[in-house]
Amino acid sequence: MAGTLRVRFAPSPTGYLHTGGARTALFNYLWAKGQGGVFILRVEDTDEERSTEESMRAILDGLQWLGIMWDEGPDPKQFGESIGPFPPYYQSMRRPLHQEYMKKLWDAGHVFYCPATAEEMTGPDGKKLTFSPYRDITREEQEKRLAAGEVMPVRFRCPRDVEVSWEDAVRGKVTFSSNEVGDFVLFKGNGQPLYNFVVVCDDIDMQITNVLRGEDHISNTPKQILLHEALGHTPPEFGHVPLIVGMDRQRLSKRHGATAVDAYEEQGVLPEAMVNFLALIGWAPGDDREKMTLEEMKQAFDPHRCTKAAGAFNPDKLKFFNELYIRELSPDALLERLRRFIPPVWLEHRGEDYAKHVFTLFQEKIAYLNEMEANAWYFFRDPVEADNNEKSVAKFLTENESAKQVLSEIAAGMEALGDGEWTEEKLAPIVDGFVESSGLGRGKVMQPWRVALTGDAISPGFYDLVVTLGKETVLRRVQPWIDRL
RNA sequence: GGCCCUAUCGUCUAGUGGCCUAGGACGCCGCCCUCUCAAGGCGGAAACACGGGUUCGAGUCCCGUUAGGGCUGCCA
Repeated sequence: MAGTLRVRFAPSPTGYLHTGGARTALFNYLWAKGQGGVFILRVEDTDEERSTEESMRAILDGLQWLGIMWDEGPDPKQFGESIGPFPPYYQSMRRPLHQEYMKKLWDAGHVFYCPATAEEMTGPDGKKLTFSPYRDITREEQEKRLAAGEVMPVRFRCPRDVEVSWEDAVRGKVTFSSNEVGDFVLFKGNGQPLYNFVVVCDDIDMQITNVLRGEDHISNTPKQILLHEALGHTPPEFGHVPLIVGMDRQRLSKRHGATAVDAYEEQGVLPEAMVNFLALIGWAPGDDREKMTLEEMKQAFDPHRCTKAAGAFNPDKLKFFNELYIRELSPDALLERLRRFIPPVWLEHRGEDYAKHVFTLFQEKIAYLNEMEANAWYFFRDPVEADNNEKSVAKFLTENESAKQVLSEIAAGMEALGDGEWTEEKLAPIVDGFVESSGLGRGKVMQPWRVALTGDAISPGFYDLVVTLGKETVLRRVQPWIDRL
């Protein structure tokens, strides 16, 4: 393979970064980086009405969050600025180049101003004509109409009866008849260039060697190949990855839950989990590995190993990967990832080390970072009546014969513990002693305590709970129950 | 409708003519562990869409059927 691999991700900023786009970007990134190539980001904002700066921001942020950083493209720090040898990387700012290529096509006779009305482009069967009735209009006629101020789109004069085919990197040979392509529009009547034209200009100018994109672009490919050839250029190699669908095999939509990656970020999905999960829809390394770092994926990625059938977005599997990645975070890393998901006062309550320790207690219990707050709150404030789970309180405290004794006898034992003795080693004999003397099971003993301390019957291990909370807090929370029962 | 693409457990996938009695993962079910909830360990159910070929031999190649999807814009 001669030369450097140059690939691009070319989103149009008309919405957020959705999962399909993120995966396409990821595949391009993995491929380029694994081959020592260049990953380019180009903003396809040719449609001025639909493109927004806000959307572009969201896409840039999304890619950066995922760790998919581009070598050439928009400057993430300065909107409108570009980084790389072929600026600008905003399509709307590349009009001079597009005009230049337009002139080449015009001079070579590959395009024509088409005066056809909508009616004239419609056949007797009511369907759109593929070839314009004006495709053989003379140059003089076009210039005359232009001079008269007539508004006309520019069309590509598509050759008839030509077979257009390419060796698709993921699908193998794909063939179209040029008769299916037709005289497509390059410039709108108002002079605005259209996607299929600018993409070719820019790919040539940016020296793109390989195009890996969604399957929805397959039918654009013959148009682009024809254009490359008309411009005297060898087309890049193309590859089309299948779409991501919902579990019901329908196109991904709001019904399937979040489609935008920022929604997953807000839910507390780790970017490394998201990337790992996304990479496995439509691609597999070939061995049984599933959990992989970005680095491992770069080494293994090859578009020829991509699947040809659409893959379903399985939320359960994303959840699984997120649990996996959360579990392997160090206490410090866990705290950092959690910062935006917890009340800031938690870190001041007893300091960051305390909070850090508390979080590790829940590390194997949560699937998403945003679940921490609802789980760990009682380590940062005493439960009040409204926090209590009525059923748990009834079962283990108010309607439990032995509750008062369980709480008071053990509390008495705890009370006797001196400074530095608030450890599992010192506490366990007290609990064990009571379990033995009372003949009650450990569950019968620990559950009332758990409810008294947290308001519910679910918490980390008994000793983790008691030791972490500390003597003062534990006794403060239990005393009201001893008095009340 | 036309054109193009696709088809292995519920889902993501391995599989490129004999290594397949079809492997892994998620999910699901059962058991173990156990102070709750989880986690963890062990085990289990679960697929080559259908019909024709080609071949000594087909999940793997060819054709058809069926079923999905994409495109069919002076959107990208």
